[in-house]
Amino acid sequence: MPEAPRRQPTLDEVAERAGVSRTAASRVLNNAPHVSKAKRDAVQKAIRELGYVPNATARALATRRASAVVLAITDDDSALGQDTPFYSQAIAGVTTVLEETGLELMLVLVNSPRSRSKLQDVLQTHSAAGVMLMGRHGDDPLAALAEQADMPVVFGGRPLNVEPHFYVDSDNRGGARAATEHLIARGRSRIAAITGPLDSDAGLARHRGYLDAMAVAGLDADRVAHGDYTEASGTQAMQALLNQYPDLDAVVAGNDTMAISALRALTTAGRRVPEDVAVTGFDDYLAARHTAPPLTTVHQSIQAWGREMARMLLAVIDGEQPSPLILPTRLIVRDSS
Amino acid sequence: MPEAPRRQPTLDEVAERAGVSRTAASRVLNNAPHVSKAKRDAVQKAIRELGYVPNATARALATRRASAVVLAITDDDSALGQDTPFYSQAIAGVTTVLEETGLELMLVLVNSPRSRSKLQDVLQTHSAAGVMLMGRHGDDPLAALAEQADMPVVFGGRPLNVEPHFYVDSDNRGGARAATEHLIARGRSRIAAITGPLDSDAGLARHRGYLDAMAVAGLDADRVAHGDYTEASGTQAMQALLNQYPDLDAVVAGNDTMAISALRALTTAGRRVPEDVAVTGFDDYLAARHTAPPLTTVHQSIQAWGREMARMLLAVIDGEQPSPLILPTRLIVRDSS
DNA sequence: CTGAAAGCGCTAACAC
DNA sequence: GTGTTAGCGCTTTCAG
Repeated sequence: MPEAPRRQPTLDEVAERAGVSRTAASRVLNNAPHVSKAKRDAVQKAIRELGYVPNATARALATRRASAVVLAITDDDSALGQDTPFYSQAIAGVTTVLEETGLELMLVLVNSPRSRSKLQDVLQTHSAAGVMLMGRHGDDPLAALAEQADMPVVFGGRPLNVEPHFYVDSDNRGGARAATEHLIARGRSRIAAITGPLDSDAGLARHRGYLDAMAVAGLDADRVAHGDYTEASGTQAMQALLNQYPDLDAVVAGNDTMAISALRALTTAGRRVPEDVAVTGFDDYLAARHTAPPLTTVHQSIQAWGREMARMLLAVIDGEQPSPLILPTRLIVRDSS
Repeated sequence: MPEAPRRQPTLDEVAERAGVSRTAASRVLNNAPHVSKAKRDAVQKAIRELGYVPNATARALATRRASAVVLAITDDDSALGQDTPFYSQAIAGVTTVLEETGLELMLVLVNSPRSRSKLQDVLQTHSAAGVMLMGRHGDDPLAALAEQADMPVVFGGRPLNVEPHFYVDSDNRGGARAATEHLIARGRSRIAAITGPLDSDAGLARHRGYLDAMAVAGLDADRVAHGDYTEASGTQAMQALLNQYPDLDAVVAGNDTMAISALRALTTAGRRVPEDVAVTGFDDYLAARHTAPPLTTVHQSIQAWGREMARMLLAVIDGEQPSPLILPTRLIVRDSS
């Protein structure tokens, strides 16, 4: 048997081989009606024999419908490069759902003028079937642009400058509140907070959760320092708190990274955790399980985030109007509190 | 000013507006020769005024050249979903390089029959400009298929069943050897190893590095247990080693995750780290800095991996024949050794 | 330097 | 049911 020609077979070749018109072949391919069983079988046989795979590009051009969705991750300086599994978990969730649909996943890291304008092009030219936008939006104009764009867009997390129609978010407020309540229940009362960036919805919400719990308990919620999710900021915030409020007996941090560095700062300052000061984090990264002592923290499933974002996008693409989704968080109590 | 029509402008419209032929417009777009300066300017002006963005799909169809490369991540059960930043770092590196080229990034998680056949289709139909393949290849037939595919393919890490032309890898052997030598230099002699999966090149290479160092020092390298990079396997391996070789005074683990659980197993068994037993890991995840005691480990820059993979792929796409690249690793000494 | 014409591979009316 | 006819928006010979 001679080598088959290297070129990919086209639909015309399939049709010819099956002895039918290209139209019929096309119909079979998209299992459209108006094809006799006989032809249908013949075409399918030909497809199999030729190893035919439809050309997605040609199809996209003809149907004016893109075969890919984009996942855009906006973050100041590529938090994707950070040492956290956040985005890869989201990606895993997204692909899980997309896999069943035949849609491709295009990844765009929005961290440069160039990538920004690329995303804008997508939004403007509708060169994708839909867009998922995640990352710390803050009041990024891109978020507003995306929301206005006349195409399916879902948000992961909420931007501050627009109220998106479709989004998935974690119950940040509830999670932070639960952590704070837990501390209160354990008898702490001089509870400090190390917040994340307050120019993002998640940062704000987490801080509000803390305020909620403190207010309900009638406790003083003034012991506050601000960080930006980095280790350095956590250390610094903890030191500042220790200086200003040496009497504090607990601290709820806006994420695990800051909680971990706070833990160290406390130890360095001679405070015992949790005897003298209890600490809670947020996110439940792997590292949280391995600190000394292990960190009490608020768990959220980022993979579920990704999954739900993708599902929601598919629904929007199908013309539905899904409601926003707030994913639950769960307090994981370990020895640091 | 009335609303502009919603539809995206086409090249014909640009041409018309500029008062030139579509051919000329196309030439300007691809800055091809044979266009007078006057026309060139007119076209560029029209492009700007109309906000024209070329339709990538149409272009791809006409040129029979794809505008995207795929990053395929093969892993038994979606290690992407694991709690490690590995893949997101690689992705960050890849996008950094791709950004400058106008190529899109398609992500394929190869963890199901469906996604496997999807990747095969890409390989067969050349529906992408190139493919980067990373993950634990072992002797995955897909690796062989990819290497044979008549299109640009570069590997991240080396498969066992084929010798790829183009790949990027870490100096696993050198790293493991350095860690072991460090232990030896510190006076340890009854050094055990917890290996990663030995059906992957990285796992093997790391184990060989250990053997190298032990051989050179004339030490006995029999204290070996096997793991699969998971916490559970690390714990189990450590316990087995402790049973079989209660005299061990150090252990080099195949990755940080196993090292961390070994650390715990040791502590639980009443051994002090590093006084009684020293421990080293591999990878240098965030968690390694926060264990008690902090973990001595071998650092590798996964982002560099991604970057170099992308660069290499671009070279291959351009018809070059780049040499394989072995990225250096670096021993990070912390308190666990 | 210039433009007309012929597709890339597929789908979508529209008649039969 | 069936096939014919036009394109989707862009590039690329190929004559001028």
